Amino acid sequence: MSRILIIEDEEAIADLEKDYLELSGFEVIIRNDGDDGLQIALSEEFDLIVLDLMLPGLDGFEICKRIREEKNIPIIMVSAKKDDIDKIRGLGLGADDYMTKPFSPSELVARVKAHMARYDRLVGSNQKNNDVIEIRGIRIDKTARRVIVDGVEKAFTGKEFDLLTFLAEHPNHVYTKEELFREIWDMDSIGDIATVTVHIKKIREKIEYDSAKPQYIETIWGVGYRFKV
Amino acid sequence: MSRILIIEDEEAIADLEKDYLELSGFEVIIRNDGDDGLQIALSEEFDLIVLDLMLPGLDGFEICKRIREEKNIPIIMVSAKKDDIDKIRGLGLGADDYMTKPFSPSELVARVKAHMARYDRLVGSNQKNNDVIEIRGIRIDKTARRVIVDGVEKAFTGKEFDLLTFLAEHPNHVYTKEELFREIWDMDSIGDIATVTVHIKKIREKIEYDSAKPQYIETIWGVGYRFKV
DNA sequence: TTTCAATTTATAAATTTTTTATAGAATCAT
DNA sequence: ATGATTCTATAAAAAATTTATAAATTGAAA
Repeated sequence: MSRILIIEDEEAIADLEKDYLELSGFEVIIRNDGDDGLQIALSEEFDLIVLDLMLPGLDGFEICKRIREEKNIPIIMVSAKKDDIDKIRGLGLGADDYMTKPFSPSELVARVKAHMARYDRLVGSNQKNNDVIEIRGIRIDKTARRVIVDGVEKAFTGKEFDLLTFLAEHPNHVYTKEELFREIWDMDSIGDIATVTVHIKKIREKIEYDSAKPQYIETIWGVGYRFKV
Repeated sequence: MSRILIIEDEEAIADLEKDYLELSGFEVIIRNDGDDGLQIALSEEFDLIVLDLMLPGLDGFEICKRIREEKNIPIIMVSAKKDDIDKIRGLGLGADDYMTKPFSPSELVARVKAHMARYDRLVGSNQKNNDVIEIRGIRIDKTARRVIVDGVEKAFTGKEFDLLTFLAEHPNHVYTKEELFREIWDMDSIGDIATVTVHIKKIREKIEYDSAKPQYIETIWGVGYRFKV
């Protein structure tokens, strides 16, 4: 479940926001002044922060700046004054969105959802879910060691799976056969680089529609291979 | 330099936006209808898209959806009707921002900058080993071994890529053909210097607008070549 | 200044070399 | 004994190099 931090001194507003967000399935924590807000924002993990500009203690400007120095999570800044919004926008503090009070709670919910979806889209896909890699029509389940191509499971042998997984985990990066060999095979194993070529061929037979025109694993002539994304 | 695509049928507005964005150092491409806009958005590389909702051809909804299926770049949606903005926000098409016409061009510039900064913050940071050389319209991605000229990827062979990269990494420095040969080819390989000339020609065919009047790789008569910056 | 030869670079095409794809045999491990 | 892995030989593809010729530039002589 996603956790949201609301830093807002007007308790009635904070509670209203909390109610709506909880109805949408979020876990909500409220802090009523700037110092407490910053402290918990830095010490605990949240997925999004709703930050009022006018606060007792540290103000919203400062809190936003300090959070940004350490974290990339989405911040929605809220203010009663339209002028302040324009001002902070210009400051480039790194807030992700700005709302002018009063606003409807459902608009807040919509924006929260949109920001979390974007964050997942940009960061979550690359950084988090380490057990399942999904690129275009291919799904690689690392813990189950299964590969599903356009909905059909294909049988992969050990080395084939390791090689495909390594390439897919580093999309677009070109690796030489030597690098791939060192990466997948035992460091000290003295073997022929040609085995990499053969494994690439085997993988292509399973994932490519036309092995002669590979859509996934591209040959970089004179260099090596890369997983195209 | 960052490239921005504006998909907008009112030419006066598009031109105004373009002027302001160019003053801020962006490269701007305009398309006046939905079909052209989607086509170029998918086939070339941009850093951000400003997308009008009401368009001849495909409408903004559809374009946004289709771009999102393939790319994560920031999209700012623009509409004359406040109601439409609320509507698309609810649809969750994956746009990154929404602006209601009329808006000031400087507000657009501010938002563009903010979105690009965030995109870099989120994506640029986790895509490590991001060594990219960027000079005027040319982007060279060393790990992916890809070259993008004015937003269009060009296929480079091994030696061509190495030679271009070396020159671009040492802009303005004049190298003789002998020096380039020693640098790119194996030290001891005894070969004809003429192959350098031929490779320069091949590279120029791919990056120069007019190969007879090269803008990037300049011939220094009687001496060698240099990458002009 | 003009002209012409010498030199250098550009270009296109032919040739050679290098690299990869592929199939099948041999080997290895379970 | 079976299937995975590695090795080998050959075919195919791609790139690098060479060669021949054209075009451009320079410098010297008329």
